[in-house]
Amino acid sequence: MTTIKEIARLSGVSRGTVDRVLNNRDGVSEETAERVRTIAKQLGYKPNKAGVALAAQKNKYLIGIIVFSRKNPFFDKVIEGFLERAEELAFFGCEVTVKRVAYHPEAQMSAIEACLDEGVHGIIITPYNDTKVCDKLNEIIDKGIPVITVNSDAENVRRIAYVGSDYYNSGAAAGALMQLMTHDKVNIGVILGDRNILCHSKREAGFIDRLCEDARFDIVSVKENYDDDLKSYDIVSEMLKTHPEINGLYFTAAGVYGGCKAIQESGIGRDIRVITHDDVPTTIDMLDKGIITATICQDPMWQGARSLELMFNYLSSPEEMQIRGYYYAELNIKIRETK
Amino acid sequence: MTTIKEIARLSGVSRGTVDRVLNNRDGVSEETAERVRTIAKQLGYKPNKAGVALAAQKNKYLIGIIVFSRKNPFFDKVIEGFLERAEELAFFGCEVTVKRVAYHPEAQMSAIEACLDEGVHGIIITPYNDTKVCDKLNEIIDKGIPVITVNSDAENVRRIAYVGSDYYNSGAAAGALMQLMTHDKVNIGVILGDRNILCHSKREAGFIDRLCEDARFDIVSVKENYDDDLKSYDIVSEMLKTHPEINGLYFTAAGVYGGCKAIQESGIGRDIRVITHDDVPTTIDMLDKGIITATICQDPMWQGARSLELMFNYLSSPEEMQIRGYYYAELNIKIRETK
DNA sequence: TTGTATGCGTTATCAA
DNA sequence: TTGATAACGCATACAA
Repeated sequence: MTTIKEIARLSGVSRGTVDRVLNNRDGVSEETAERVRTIAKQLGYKPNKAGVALAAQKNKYLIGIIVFSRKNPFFDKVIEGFLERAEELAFFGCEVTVKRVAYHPEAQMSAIEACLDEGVHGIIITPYNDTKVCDKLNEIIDKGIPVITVNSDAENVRRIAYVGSDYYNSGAAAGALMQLMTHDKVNIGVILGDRNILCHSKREAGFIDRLCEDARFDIVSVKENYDDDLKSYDIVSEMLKTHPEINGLYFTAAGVYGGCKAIQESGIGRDIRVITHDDVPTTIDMLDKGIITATICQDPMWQGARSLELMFNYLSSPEEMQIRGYYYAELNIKIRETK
Repeated sequence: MTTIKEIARLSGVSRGTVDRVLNNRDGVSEETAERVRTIAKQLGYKPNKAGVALAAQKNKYLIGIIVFSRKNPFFDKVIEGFLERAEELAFFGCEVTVKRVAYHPEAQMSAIEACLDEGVHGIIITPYNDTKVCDKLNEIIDKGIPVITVNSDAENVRRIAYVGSDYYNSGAAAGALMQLMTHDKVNIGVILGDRNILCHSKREAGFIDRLCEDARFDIVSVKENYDDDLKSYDIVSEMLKTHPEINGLYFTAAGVYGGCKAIQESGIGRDIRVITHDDVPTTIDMLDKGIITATICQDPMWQGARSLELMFNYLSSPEEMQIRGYYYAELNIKIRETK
């Protein structure tokens, strides 16, 4: 392993000078700089990470993370991903502060304020789609605090990147799965989360666009459950009663457990294919019980880990980072036997 | 962050003594040791990784990795996993030497020898199931060199762990998927890799056990392709000709591309569900073309990363490691829309 | 423009 | 049984 010391010795200058050259600081004559660069390249110099880490220990970057509350267990896994990567990055001077807040613009606003008070250098957020929140985000971005959206994006916010799933595609995948797992005539009921949530309506579009092309399918009912299990229970009960012909159900978002309870009760004796998203514990339970046929997952741990990594890299060396606007999670289909 | 220095100051001893206590070296009076331990626990001391790394830089552990040759692209991803984790562990003194060898006992034997010559401290291997290889492995294990099997296990080898997929389960999952994606009467053809490979026959068993319970299914033909694309092409062509009733195919292992070529030619006009394993580029291609219905993946990158991590932890602190015998990969179903 | 000195946290060596 | 000190590779403040 070549070290700075070694390069200094071979090029006949001091370690300080080598450091200046290698880190593009000024105050070095072009002549010596050139010599040092040549030698460094010859030896294939790579900075030693442990050395860098040790020298940079004084917590350079604090990153604020804002996701939804503990009531939504999906984010448990996202946070696991954050924390796993945070531990790794800790010795490069990365610290995180995690806020889980209610699904409300106000709650998000004050979480953002709290982050600013703590002096964060960047914010990773699952934004509520509300103009006030979006304006606030653009405001802090203008102040020089970069923002990354995770799991759900926000339109017109100048975030440096979005990390999460491609919702239209995941809806289309659900549609394709429904095609593969059914035959003959299929009457579909769709249970949305909330039409005002960008990502939910994209899934709906992907699913419906896919099945529209196929004469086997009829979408006979579409309802919103507002991600609420109780509401979901009522809606699905009602739906199954009003439409005895329904033999396929698609849940675009949360409220899966309540809906499945309804299927257990009102769907007795009917053979209904049920496709959902994500694998929170209650969904796994319903997969086990045979109520859910398949669920499409979006690697929540990866979303947390990747977004933190991106933010940290962006903060520590923005110039040598080419960042894309979108980082899409892999989709992962699970059935009872692969859960 | 509490440091050794801090603990030393508070307990009124030197850093050296604290180090001795915390690392269970002897030469410290029980009295002071106890005091230091108490204070360390109070402060919640955690060794600083960057510090440990820097001090331990002199490549303590060399780990040999032996997997199958470049002809089998599945292992490309496994190796990616190895290298990714290797880079992380590099600054804790982990070095790896990777050998990709032919699917032969002799090739494996000499790869093992080569590793020993290089002075490896542990070996991670996808073993060929052959008594000579197994004996050799037990021999080096007796010499004190731990072995971990990855992707495929070996019976009667005293390896510390197996990291890979649960083949019986993945076969059963393939069976379940076949059930979900078909209706009415289904006549199945099964294309095995090689019956002598433990994992292949386990998949076969899982698949068949699953479908035996279901009167809808008949297994009408089972053939071996010895993981060879040309042989696979011939077998599938023949199979489709002899059994015009076949409408479901299951490939337990490699040779998928050759088999799919045969389906493209001999299966014209027939609606055949095809289920395979893994997502090597040629398989993705056939998924795209609509020949393969679904493929069940086994997270090859994870297999590489996890096995290396296990081995390194075992080497660096065997006493404080409780190791399980089996580490199973998550299964991940892919269809064209989620590839 | 360049060189020197110091510190980051841990481990290891030598001295007491 | 303990303490003092050097070393690991890098960054940086300060001196020349």
